[in-house]
Amino acid sequence: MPELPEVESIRRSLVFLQGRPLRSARLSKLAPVEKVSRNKVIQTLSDTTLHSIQRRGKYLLLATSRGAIVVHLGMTGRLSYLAEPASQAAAHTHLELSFSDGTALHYVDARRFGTLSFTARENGDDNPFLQKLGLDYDDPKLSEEFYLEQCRRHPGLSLKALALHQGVAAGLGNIYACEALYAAGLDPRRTVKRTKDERLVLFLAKAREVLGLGIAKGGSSLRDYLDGLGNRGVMREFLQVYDREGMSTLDGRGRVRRIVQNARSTWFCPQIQK
DNA sequence: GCGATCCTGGCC
DNA sequence: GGCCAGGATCGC
Repeated sequence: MPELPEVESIRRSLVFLQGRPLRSARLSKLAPVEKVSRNKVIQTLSDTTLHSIQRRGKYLLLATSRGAIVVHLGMTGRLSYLAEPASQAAAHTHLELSFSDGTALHYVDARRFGTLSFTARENGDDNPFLQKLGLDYDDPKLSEEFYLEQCRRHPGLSLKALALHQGVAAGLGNIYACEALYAAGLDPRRTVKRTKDERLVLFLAKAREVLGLGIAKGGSSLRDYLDGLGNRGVMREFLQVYDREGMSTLDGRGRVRRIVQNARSTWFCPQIQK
């Protein structure tokens, strides 16, 4: 579900929890814990303090003095703050963090496409998921030159597949990939090797723009997404092509078509995107 | 590089 | 009942 703007909006909605004392952590039977023991997850988050909440790509890191739990929200994952002590847990709650003051933070994921894993290190290079991530789109260290280098390692990919590749650069998902390709005027079916440097660099700039707007609008609430306090984002009202098959682009410059690439829908405007 | 696969739920 | 969904890993 959530892409960089949604995950960043969740992070921002929860920064007030930094420094709050943690009492205990509980996992559900079906909790999607990967590459680490359930005990490690619980120990990391019990009888300590939640030092920080950070984001890397679409991952959130819940850090304590013992390391960090790395949360991926998959398609339907949510982090939800409960201000009322002893609140009822929602269906599909897989991790319950209880703070000493009786408040709680729950990780909820119906489809369980998300993951909970662990890192002991600040940079996350001991975590198999974070290891594979490229630099964030919003990372100033992601220069045009470095981005081009990454692109050229995947000449056979379509631009849509390139956009979704988290190792090239991290943070785009289906919504913002479609939107950034539209903004850059690029046909999602075009391959990397048939795309000039200047057009790839334009895509990078547009991706940054679109993601920035997504953050400013609090993310796109389509079906499931809510931030950590249960608030919706309004980015949906600004999407030019996503989920607009048969309609005009939001700005009225052309008609939107839907195709399927790598088993995922792509919405684009053939008149604008070449 | 691509398709199948992991899951649940909502909508037609 | 079938199709679709803000994702990513895994095998060919």
